[in-house]
Amino acid sequence: MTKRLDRDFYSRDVLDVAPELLGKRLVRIGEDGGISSYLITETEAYRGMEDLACHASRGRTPRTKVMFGEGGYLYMYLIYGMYWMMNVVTGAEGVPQAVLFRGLREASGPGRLTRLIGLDGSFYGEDLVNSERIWIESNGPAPSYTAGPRVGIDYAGLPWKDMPWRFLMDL
DNA sequence: AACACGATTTCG
DNA sequence: GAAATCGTGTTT
Repeated sequence: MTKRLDRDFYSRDVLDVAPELLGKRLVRIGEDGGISSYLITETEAYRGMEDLACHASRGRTPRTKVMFGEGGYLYMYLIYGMYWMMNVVTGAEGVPQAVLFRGLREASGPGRLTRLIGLDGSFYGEDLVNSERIWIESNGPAPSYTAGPRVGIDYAGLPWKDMPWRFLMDL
């Protein structure tokens, strides 16, 4: 049986949510109404204002404001002028956290992932709990996983660049 | 108004 | 190893 993840799932700490998203199914309803679903295989956690790798650590701006709201909403942003990154907000309202989706079984890499399933800035603020075009479903038993340092954030410095907040589903 | 840069990917 | 490419935040 499968069921859509609810507000309570996303409202917990990002360090609980990010690894638990592994093995779950990302469901996408296309422009033509067709259903596609993808197995989530890699995620990363960005945790609050103190985490210097988290965009919200520089404060609340038009771009980061969704992260300060309640969990379950998408935080989309463009990187290097060409790739949209997909994140889902987690934690309680007022606590800026988000999970970056880095890989699906069908596409490895955050930029390739959004290109595959057709996501862009128009999905900023989309609610995965109520959206008609994208959501996540629980699916079978939780897979084992491996944690390691996050990618591309060395600029954040210690201890943040070494925190093992990247989660990869084991094969 | 101008500038610097990034949670990446691709090609050589 | 380096280019591509532009929204966002910061500085002038």
